[in-house]
Amino acid sequence: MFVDPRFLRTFTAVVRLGSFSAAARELGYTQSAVSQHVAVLEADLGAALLHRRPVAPTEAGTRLFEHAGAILLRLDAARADVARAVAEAPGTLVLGATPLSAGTAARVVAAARATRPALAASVRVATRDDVAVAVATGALDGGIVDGAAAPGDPLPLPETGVPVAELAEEPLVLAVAPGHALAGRGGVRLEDVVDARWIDAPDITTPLADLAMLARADGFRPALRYDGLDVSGLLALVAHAQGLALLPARVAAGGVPVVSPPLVHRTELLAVDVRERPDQIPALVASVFPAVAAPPAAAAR
Amino acid sequence: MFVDPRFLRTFTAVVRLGSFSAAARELGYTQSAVSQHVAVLEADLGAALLHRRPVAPTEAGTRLFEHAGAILLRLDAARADVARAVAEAPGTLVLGATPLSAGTAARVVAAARATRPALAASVRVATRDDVAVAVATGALDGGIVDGAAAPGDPLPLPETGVPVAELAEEPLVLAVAPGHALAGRGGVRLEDVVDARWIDAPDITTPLADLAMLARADGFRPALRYDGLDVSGLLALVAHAQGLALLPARVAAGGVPVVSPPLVHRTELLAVDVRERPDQIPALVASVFPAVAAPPAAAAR
DNA sequence: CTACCTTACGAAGGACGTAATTATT
DNA sequence: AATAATTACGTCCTTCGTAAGGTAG
Repeated sequence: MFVDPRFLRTFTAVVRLGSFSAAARELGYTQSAVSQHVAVLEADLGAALLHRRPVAPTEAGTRLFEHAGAILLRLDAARADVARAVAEAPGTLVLGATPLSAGTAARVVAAARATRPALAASVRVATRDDVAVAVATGALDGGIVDGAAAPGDPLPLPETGVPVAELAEEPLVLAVAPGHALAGRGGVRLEDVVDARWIDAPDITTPLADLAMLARADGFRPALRYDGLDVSGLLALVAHAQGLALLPARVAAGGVPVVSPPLVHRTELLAVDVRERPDQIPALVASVFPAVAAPPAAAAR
Repeated sequence: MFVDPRFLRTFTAVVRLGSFSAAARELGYTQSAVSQHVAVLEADLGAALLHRRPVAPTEAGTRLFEHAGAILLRLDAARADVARAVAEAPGTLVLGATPLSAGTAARVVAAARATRPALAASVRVATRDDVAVAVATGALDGGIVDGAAAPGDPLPLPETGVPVAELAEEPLVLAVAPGHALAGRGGVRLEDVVDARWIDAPDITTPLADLAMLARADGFRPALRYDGLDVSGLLALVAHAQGLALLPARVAAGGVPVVSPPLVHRTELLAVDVRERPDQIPALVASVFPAVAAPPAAAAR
C-alpha cells in the first residue's frame, strides 16, 4: 500500500470542514467515497485518524494533517514548476507583494521595464503565505515578501522549493503616536513593552503570536485587531494613539528603534528565475534599495 | 489526473540510475511498467521529462526530480509520524549523531538516563542528511547534527517537518598543523585562505562546495578528499600538514579563529519530542553544554 | 426519528505483465 | 546483431457510485 495523495486531499477537507458530507460536497465525491478514503488511510496507516460524531482529528490524525498540507502544496508546486519549464517566457509579469512590499514590487517592475520597456506587468497585494503559495503554484511569476526576523535569518515560509533571495534588511522600529511616552526615545527593548496596547495586524506586520516567539517573551495581547491589507489605515490607527505596531523604519517615520532582541525588517524575493540568475540579484537590489548594502546569494528553500 | 507518488518514485529511480531497466529491477517492476509510468507522467504534466539513449532528465525533468525527492521523503515522514503517534513510548532510545556530535549525543543519553536509569540507549553516527532523514522516517528516535552556519541561522536540512531545536553555537576555527604559517594567529579571514590546501571531508565537516556559498567566495579546491566518519583520522591528516579543515574550537585545539565572514559551529537537536516539550531544551543544553548560553525555543521546520 | 457515517456490491477505469515492435549503438 | 525503450493487449485490482445498514443525538 501507499499513501494516495487524493485520499490525503480528502482527509484534509474532512478535518478542515469537520464533516464527511461537507468534504464530499466540496470535492465532488459521494459521502460514501469520502468514508472509503478515510477508511483506506486508516487501514493503511494502522491508526484511527478521526473521531466521529463530532468529526475531529485524533492525535495521529493531527500529525498526518500537518504533513498532508505540505505534501499537497509541494505536489502542486512540482506541477507548476514543470509547466514553467516547458512554457516560453510569458509576455507578462505578474508579481505578488505583501502590503509593506508593494512599493518595492513597483520598483522591481520599473527595473524589469528598464530592460524590456514593453513588458505588461502587474502587482497584486496579499499576505505573505498567500504570495509564497501563489508563486509556488504558478499563479504568480514572482513575489516580494517581508517581515520581522533575527538578523541574517530567512523569513519562515511554506516549504515549496521556490528559490528565495534576500533583498534587504532594514531597521525595525516601534511605531508610536506623536506625543506617546516612548516617542523620541533612542531605542526600546521589546521585553519592556510586552504589556503595551498592541495592534494585531497579522496580514500586514508580524502577527503578535509570532512576535512572542521572535522576542522570546509572553504577552503581546492585542488591544485592537486590524484585518486588511491597507497600510495607511494601520498607520492612522497608530497616529491616533490606538496602539503600537512594529514596522520598518522606512514606513514609520518617527518610530522608536528596537534594540533588543536584535530584530530587523527583512525583505525577500521569491521567483524561480532567481535560481538561474543569482548574479542579477545584486544589481536588482542596487536599483530597488539604493541605500542598502549588497545582500548574499540566493538559496533554494 | 493527479501525480501518483508511485510514478514519482519510479521516475526518481530512473533518473538516479540513468536507465529504465535498472529502475525496474530495483523497484521490482518490469521494464514495460517503468516505461508506462514515465509515459503517464509525461502525458499528465504535458512535458518531456527524460531524454532517451542516453537516459537523462530534461529541463522539466530536473525540476520534477528536485520536487519528487522532497515529496517522497515527506510522505515517508508522515507515515512515520503517525506510527509514532499510535505507538507507546518505546523502552529504548536510538539516537543519531554526526561525527562531531557523537560526544554530545553521548551526553544527551547520560542526561536521559538521569531521569530513567534503566533506559536502553544507543548512538549511531552518520552524515547530517542521513541523520535527518532517519529521524523523519522513524528509524531513529532523535538526532544531533552540526555544521558551519552564519550566527543565528539554522542548518540547512532536508524538509521533513521534524522539529528542530538549537543546542549550541560555538566558535569555528581553522584547524592547522603545528608550525603552520597561520598557527598562533589571532584570526583568519576565509577570503584570504581560499587557495590554501584544503581537506574536503564532506561527511564530517562542511563540504567545500557548501563552504564557498557560506564564505561567498569561489575557490576552496580540495587538495585531499577524506571520506569516512572518523574524526581522529581527519585531525591526524591536519596535524601532519596534509591540509586545512574547518572545525569547532572544542575539537581543534590550537586552531585559528575564523573572523570573517561571521560563522559559527552550530549544533541542533532533531526530535519529535521537541514539539511537546520545548521547555526542557534549556535544561538539556545546560547539562550538555555547560559553557554555552541558553538557546532559543524550538521551531518546526 | 433523523442526520450522518459505514458497509455491500457491481460497473468502469487503471495498472501491470507478457509479448511483439521499434529504435539506437 | 544486440541492447533497450515503446506499444499492444489481456488480466486483475482499485475506485467510485448506488443503495442498504448502522448508530448517535
